[in-house]
Amino acid sequence: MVRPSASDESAARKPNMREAILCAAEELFSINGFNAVSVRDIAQAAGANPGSVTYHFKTKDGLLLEIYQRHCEPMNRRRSELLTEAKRVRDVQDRLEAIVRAYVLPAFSSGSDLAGGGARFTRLRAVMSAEGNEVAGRIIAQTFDDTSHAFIDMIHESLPHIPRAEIVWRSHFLLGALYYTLVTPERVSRLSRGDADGFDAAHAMEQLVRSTVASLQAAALDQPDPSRRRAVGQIKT
Amino acid sequence: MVRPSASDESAARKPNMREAILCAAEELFSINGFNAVSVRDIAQAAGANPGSVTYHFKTKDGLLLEIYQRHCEPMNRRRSELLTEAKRVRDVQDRLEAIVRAYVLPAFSSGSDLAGGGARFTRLRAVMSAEGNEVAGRIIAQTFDDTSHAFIDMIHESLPHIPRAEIVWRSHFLLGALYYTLVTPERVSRLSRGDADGFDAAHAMEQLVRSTVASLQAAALDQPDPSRRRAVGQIKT
DNA sequence: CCATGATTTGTACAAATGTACAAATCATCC
DNA sequence: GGATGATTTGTACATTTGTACAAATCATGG
Repeated sequence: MVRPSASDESAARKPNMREAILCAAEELFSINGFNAVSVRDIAQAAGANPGSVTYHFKTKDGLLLEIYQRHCEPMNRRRSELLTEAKRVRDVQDRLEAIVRAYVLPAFSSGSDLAGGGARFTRLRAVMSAEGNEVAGRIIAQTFDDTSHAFIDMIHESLPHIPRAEIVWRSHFLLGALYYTLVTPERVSRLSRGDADGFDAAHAMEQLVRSTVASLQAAALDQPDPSRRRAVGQIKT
Repeated sequence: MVRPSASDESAARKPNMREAILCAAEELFSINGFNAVSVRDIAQAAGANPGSVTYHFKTKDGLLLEIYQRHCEPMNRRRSELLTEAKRVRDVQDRLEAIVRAYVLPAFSSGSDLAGGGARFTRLRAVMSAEGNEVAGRIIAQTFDDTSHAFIDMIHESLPHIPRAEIVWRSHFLLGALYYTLVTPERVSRLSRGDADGFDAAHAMEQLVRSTVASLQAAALDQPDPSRRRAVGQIKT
């Protein structure tokens, strides 16, 4: 029984054009980049008039800003929750895996109810990062760095013998791998000749977690590699 | 729009204008992306007239095409050479490292005499990939897939117990990490609070090689993880 | 039913874009 | 020195761009 009089529940029912524009812009930006998409493209995809975009978001940059502000907070909160859970895991290896999962999972599927999940927004971040978008760069640095530091510090606690700087490198590689997987999934399908599905986000995440946990545990660069012990011969550097 | 900084005067007395245009375009595209750079930006950076760009390369796409054709062949040849050398390495771990190095090294510093090295071109590829550039995508698929397959197959020979599809995933992550490192090196410096220099390409490469070799040796997803027996990194032949 | 504020529409405009092309300049060989 | 072909220059043009703004439409409370 729908009661039209109640003004409280109006949020879900309205065909909100503002939302449609945000959604269309997110989709188009994440595929084609910021510069290749015009305001008219967005308006058309959202079934709106170009003027509406100006009305709701003032400028094209403002639209991008709104997209970021919409996603950043929920995504980081979800990461913090998972990170706190991961902290309680006893076994070192299990804990490492939980930490990495806490970082990666919200990037693939957002914990919020925003349609399309976090994967699209993460792909958007990847593209903006590659394009050197200033608006995005500013937000990212001031919004994600805290989470990144928490993530790095927590790994460092689990792997105290590895210099923090090297953990930074490896977690940087993780983010790059994550971005690239979302940007060009078809390459995985192609190179595996169909044996792997690059578009299978869940499987991609499992592969990424497994791969990253292993790389994190590698010996530090300035330390001798323990696994080399069996090869008593020469060691090239 | 493009940042007015950079080195505009570098090509003041260039005898070969075609080369100067190529070089300027490569630089600008790799920083700002394809769509954000106008033909006039390129011409100004090269100290040329906008009409010259049309004369030498017909269209903007033609210019990008020429950049790719200029770099792809030398880079892949260098990779093949290094891969052939890597094949002769006896020790499995050393061979893996040599293979990864053969893949990564030409991407950081091109073996050819082209000024600026391969890093700039690799960053260009990263940005074009993120933007979903069609011209670039077509060339990449038909030029680099052979090398990628050779790379993957060679790793698979050294790690026969890991399904080829999983090696595809991991080498895909490698490329993503490589791209991202070249795209946003300042993030490494920032997150490491100065302990690491993201712009130090040589060191980045060492970190990437170490990290990747470890991730490649991780147990496959459908297999039980041997490292859970607490013995770190000990792998029997 | 009308008043009022929020939204949507249509249109306009200056700036920037890729490309075309004729004229001007240059290099090189007879 | 003059001819010839390659290159550079300057300019023009049709589109597309982001944004502005007045008019039209809508929603809603009195």
